[in-house]
Amino acid sequence: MAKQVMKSSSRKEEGLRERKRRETLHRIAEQGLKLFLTRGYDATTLDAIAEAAGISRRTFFYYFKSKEEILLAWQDGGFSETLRAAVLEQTTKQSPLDAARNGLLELTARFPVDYKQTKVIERLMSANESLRIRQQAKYVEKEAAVFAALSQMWPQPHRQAALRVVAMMSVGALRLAMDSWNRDQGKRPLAVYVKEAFACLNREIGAGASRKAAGRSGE
Amino acid sequence: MAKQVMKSSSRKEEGLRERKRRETLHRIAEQGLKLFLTRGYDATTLDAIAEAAGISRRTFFYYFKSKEEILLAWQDGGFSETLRAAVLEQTTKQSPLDAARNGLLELTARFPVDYKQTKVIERLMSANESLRIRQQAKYVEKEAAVFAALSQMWPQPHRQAALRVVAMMSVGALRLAMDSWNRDQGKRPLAVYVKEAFACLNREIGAGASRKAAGRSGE
DNA sequence: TTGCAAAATTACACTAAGTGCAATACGTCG
DNA sequence: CGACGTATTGCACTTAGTGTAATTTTGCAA
Repeated sequence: MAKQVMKSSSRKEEGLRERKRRETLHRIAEQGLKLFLTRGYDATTLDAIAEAAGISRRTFFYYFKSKEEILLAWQDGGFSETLRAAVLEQTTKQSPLDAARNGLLELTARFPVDYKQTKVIERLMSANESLRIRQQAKYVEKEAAVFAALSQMWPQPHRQAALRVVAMMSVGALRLAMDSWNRDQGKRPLAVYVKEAFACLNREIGAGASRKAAGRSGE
Repeated sequence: MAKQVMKSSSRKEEGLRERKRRETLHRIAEQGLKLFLTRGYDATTLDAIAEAAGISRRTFFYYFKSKEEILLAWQDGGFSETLRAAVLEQTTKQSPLDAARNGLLELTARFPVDYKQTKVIERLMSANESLRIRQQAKYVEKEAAVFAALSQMWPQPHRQAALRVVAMMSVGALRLAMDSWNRDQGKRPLAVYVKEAFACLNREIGAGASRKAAGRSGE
């Protein structure tokens, strides 16, 4: 009863309203996932989810923009933001590619992703066309996040194109790493695959003794 | 009036049925695009498209799996297949990356993509969330096509991981090239941007004097 | 406590994509 | 012609998602 002095300007107190909101959000996500796992994604209607979560169908859309978002929220809890921060923490003494690589590596090493948790989502997503596609789109977001970080670290305009390439390669490596990780059923920690992918990347570029333009198609 | 002798057994004669089918398909795509351009994608209903194409709504789904497919058909007319073929035509004397690069380069150089044509589709696609996402997914297809070609050229199992990386980088380069091309309003031919992207790629890897693992996080 | 404003929740009605089904029209070929 | 398979259609139905307006809940201050 003594805290109402600072009212809305207090920064970290979240209040009852926000707590309820978070609870409801979580309940929807929880029940949604549960239903997806038992009945399958397509066979689960929003009506069913709403009922299981104890809300009306209309209210669902107050919390999620679409049915797909339930799974996306599970799969990718603001990873792009974290990624951006991880890259930004790197020193600019190294090359942009190394900065991206090490940021990615530290992130995956520090928060070892639980395979069993991931696998469940993975299975659901890969069984559905539009979900698979949405999943891919998330990598574009990640790429943008990495590029944003790199661009902040090396703001020179003439470097931007190169940084885009670096972001593309880094996130591409992450994607391939996750593919391998999934193919291996999560045998080894994700970070290992990331490291491998980057090593492979370095190897493949230097290789072939093709410094300038190889083949025909000269300019 | 004298050509109906050879009927169906002749390999390339397509007959009335097939011709009608192709015509209808084209008519739907044509009218669909026209309506999208005038009224906008979302505001154009399938009823409107069907009516404009002189078919029933139900018949539309006999030709296209979804509304989105109309635009996808315009944008990407079996490009993945062509890409795969172009890479396969390359010699295995060069490195996989160079093979992918040169295949891509020859393809974009030989069939110079008309910017004005592309731009129209581009604008429509980028104005719509789900279309943008579907567009991204097309790159995954392309990546698979390049990988398939490379994998056929270098079938050794221990190389597959590297080939995936190469496919990822190559198609990534293509994507960035198309982005630049769009950003530049198609000033220079697409092939130029592709070449630049690959050059950038080579440059960024060698750079930084970071041969092995830079930064901390080393093993 | 009361009252007010904003946020949350809901009901209702509506649009539009996409599917299943069964009937009908049409092209192909014997 | 006549039969077979493909194309076309109408109809009914499901479901995601939106607009709107009414209603309830919550935060806060007088």
